[in-house]
Amino acid sequence: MSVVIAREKFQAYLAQKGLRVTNQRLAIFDAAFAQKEHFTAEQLLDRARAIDDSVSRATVYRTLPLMTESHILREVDIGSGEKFYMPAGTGGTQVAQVVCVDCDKIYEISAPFMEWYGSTVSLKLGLKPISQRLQVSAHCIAFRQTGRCPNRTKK
Amino acid sequence: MSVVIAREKFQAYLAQKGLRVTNQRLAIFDAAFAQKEHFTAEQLLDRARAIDDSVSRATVYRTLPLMTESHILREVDIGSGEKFYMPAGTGGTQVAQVVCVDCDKIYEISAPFMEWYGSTVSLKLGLKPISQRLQVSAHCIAFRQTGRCPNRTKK
DNA sequence: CTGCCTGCAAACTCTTTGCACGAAT
DNA sequence: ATTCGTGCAAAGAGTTTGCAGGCAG
Repeated sequence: MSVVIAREKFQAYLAQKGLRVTNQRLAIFDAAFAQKEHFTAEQLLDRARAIDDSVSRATVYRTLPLMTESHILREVDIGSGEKFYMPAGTGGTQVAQVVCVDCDKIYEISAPFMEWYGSTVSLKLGLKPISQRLQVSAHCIAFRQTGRCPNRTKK
Repeated sequence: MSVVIAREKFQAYLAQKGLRVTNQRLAIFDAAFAQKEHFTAEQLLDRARAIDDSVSRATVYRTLPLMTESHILREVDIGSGEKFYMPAGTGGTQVAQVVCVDCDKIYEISAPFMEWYGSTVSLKLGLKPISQRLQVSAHCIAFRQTGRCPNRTKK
């Protein structure tokens, strides 16, 4: 999904909800779509402030749900305390994450069967599926070679 | 895995680490293995205190990692702020969770293919797989019928 | 007497919220 | 005017940690 289309989608969502397109929201949007990797709320705040230094932490946290609800951003929870976000691709929710447990780097992989599996399993239980997440934890290449991740920042 | 075997495993783990088998740790162990459903740290504290009222929250939080590291307990993170735990079955990590987004009830389902998938994907990236989690979010039966979960405690 | 264990309370991290001011319609 | 949006600071939830005393080997 291109930035242009995402911006349209976002603005359409805001309009539909009777919400306003403010400078702060746009700054946060632009900051999010300038990222190439996964990012946290805090990182997003920094980037957004570089665009518009009036952006506050509260507004970032209030805007993130708007962006995920409008499906222009995907939330990735790897169970590490903080949540990660990234621009949603065109692939919907059919993405699995492979996480290096040493440096927390997140690789993403298309996994279309997940949707099929989610439906199958849900229906078997009599449930109505909404979404599914598949996450693999692993040691990265560098770890295998040197016993340590180059990116590693953890204790 | 029976309680008896789990207790052996736990004590062996403690011994191997040069840690002591204290009354508090045993109370927490017993409380954990008396549970039929998933439980939180806070719930475990309550149950453990019913067995030995000297158990503190700190000790519960210090003991939980010992029990997961010795593989007698499984940690389940459904991205809801708090973590859930349950006695580990014999199935290893080959279990998927189906979570009702309305009442947070967690269903578990055997999913042996996950392990295969985790390996395949990791190796393709040059990583060494450790574990994998598959989680499906869904609306439960009651929700479909009444628009509301019977267990629902959320706002 | 050395070192692991403990409870308590304070600290910490990430996120949410109440409030009063400000801006858009 | 009315409604929505904002920053700030405080609150909140869940978890971790420093400390001084206790208990075990």
